[in-house]
Amino acid sequence: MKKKKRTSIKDIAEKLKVSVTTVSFVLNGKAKERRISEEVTQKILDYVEKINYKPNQLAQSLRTGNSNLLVFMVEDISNPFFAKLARIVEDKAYQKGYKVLFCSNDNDDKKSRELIELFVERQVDGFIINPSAGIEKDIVSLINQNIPVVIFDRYFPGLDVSYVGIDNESASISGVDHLAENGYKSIGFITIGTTQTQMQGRLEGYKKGIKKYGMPEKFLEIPFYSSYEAKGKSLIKDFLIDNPHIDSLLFATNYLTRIGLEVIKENDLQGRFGLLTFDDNELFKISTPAISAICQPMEEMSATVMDLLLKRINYSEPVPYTTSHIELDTTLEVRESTLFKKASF
Amino acid sequence: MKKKKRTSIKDIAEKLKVSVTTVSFVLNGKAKERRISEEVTQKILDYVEKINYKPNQLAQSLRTGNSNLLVFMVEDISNPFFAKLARIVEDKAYQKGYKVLFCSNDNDDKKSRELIELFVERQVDGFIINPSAGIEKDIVSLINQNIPVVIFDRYFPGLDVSYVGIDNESASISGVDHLAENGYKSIGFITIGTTQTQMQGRLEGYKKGIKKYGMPEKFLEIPFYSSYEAKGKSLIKDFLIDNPHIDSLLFATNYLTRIGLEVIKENDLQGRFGLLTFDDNELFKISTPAISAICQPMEEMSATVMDLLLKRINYSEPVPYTTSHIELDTTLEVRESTLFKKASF
DNA sequence: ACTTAATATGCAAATGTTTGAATTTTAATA
DNA sequence: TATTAAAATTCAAACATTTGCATATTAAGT
Repeated sequence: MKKKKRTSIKDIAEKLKVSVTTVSFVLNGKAKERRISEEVTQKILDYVEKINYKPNQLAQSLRTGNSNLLVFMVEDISNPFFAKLARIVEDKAYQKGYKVLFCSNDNDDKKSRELIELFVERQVDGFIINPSAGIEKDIVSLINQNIPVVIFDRYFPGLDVSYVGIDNESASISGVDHLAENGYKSIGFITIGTTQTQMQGRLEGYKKGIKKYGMPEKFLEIPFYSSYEAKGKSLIKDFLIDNPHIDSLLFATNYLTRIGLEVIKENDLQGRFGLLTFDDNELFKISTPAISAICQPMEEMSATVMDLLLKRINYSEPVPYTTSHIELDTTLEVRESTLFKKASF
Repeated sequence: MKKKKRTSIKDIAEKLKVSVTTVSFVLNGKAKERRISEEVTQKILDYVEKINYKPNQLAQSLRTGNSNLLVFMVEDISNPFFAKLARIVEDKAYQKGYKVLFCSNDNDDKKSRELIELFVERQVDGFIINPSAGIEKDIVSLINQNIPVVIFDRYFPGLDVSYVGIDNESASISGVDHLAENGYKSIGFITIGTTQTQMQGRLEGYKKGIKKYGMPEKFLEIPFYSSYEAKGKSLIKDFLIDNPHIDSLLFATNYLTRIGLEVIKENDLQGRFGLLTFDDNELFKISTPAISAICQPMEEMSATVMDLLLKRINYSEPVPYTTSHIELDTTLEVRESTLFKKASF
């Protein structure tokens, strides 16, 4: 079924008996510069207004090489952390005249690669990527093609590319500090088995924190992030059984917190553990007990990401990638789940 | 900063000393049909493979009129309900070779209109829209331009356009039934003040359900969905104070449930109400008490939406819009929050 | 009246494809 | 050795823009 033919700049030119060029100049605000007479300019503007003409962006992009499209690629757009970021990025981009294509890469290299390739073909103006572990080469390839890219949440050590994240190690340490200060004596850490920097940083921080207090180092690395929720739950359960002395848990990400809480609920362990999680969720505030969280600065993070990306898009000279490895501060949202121990002392 | 020039079909043609046309035919699998010799075909295929050439989608779209892009427009992409749907739609579209542009309209007519216009200019192949109240005309305009569109969650009475949603009235009624069956005697309903069909349906259902049991009709309509969270909370608080006999609450959407739970928690009212919510959230399962929910069939809903849209995109004859007003069944996820009354009897 | 310069506008190429129609090449037939 | 048909390939227009360069018009100065 055919779509109706849309009016083009050519139609306008014919109708007004001027050239396509003239119309184009007027439309692009170059009337003065290109000395189009006030009279003709007004005529064109009026007509365009009247028929509500909008230029075809595809043709524009083809000609100019810019699409005003940005890509925001994350692990899973339905993860509240990413959904929230997506929303903020969307708004910021919109203000600058950009639209955003969201996509989920499932933390899968192949899918990431396909998506990147596909969007490159579409001549998007820039990428914001939450990269899966094995796409370092693809990021490099983007850089070599001079396509602006910013990565966030995790980075590739030794690769000079704009990056925005948090200081995961310090964040973990401050989490351990907080638990220790509230009377917890044995802190378990539940994370995901991956070499990715953000998780390694959190684990390192945990280890350092623990050492400071001379506590036993007890952590669980769950092999796969995705899908195997049931597997994750049984691992957590075993971990808790095997380590009965543990009195508090630090979760490395909100997904783990969710399944951890399920385990606790299903096994009637409520109240037995101090609970602290990375990444906030609006519902943590109203859980019982309300869950304390190490919060990433969502607003600031998206602002910084957009800022770096737009710099890279707009500057005519290459911005050295080396200069932009940015780590933002986290905040600790203290709620009930880490306070009851002290309260009961 | 200039992007590197990408290789085009013309470069290939020159390199292999054949015409652009020939290359195009081979690339589009029309070699046989257009009688390109096996030899030439192979030569082209090999070379294309070797240099990893990918056609410029913009140019393709410009020529063919299709972009393989779909738009998924919702109120707020960071709302878990929409984020989840987005994810499923994304996957389904991806399987069919489409990419999805997500965007949030904030339930604002002006923003909706701007977005629609903008994407029309980009020649997207279809729209999936969660429409704000005042964009009926814009939907009609899409239909008139023969641009495929499917709306969901809410519809415009009297407007023949593909729609997928749930039977909101029945869903509310079954919610009331469930509460009544579990011993609750006075059910309050908290909703949003809007004329939109989904909310009206839920309210209607509540009223009918209540009447069936001869219970008092007590509902609260919160004026604005967006932003005014503080206002919403104080309204809910007042509502609870003014109606001390209420022993259970039915929330019309997950956003309201969230702020309702905040009110309950902040005012130490835990355990006083049976709680039932429209729209599930993974964390409701692990709340204390776990929150019962009226669940929309997310998978089925996105499947149906995609199905209707693709039909409309692919059929060469216009599909009558009249035939496709689809209402799916909800399910009741019974959890602790609606059971304790009975248990305590 | 004749050059000069400023002013106003348009030509045509370029972006990278697709595709109906035309052309060239090859092979078969008379 | 023409003639014809089939096979293989290419031409050129079309999609809707942008933009360097060229041209046409007018006014001013001598």
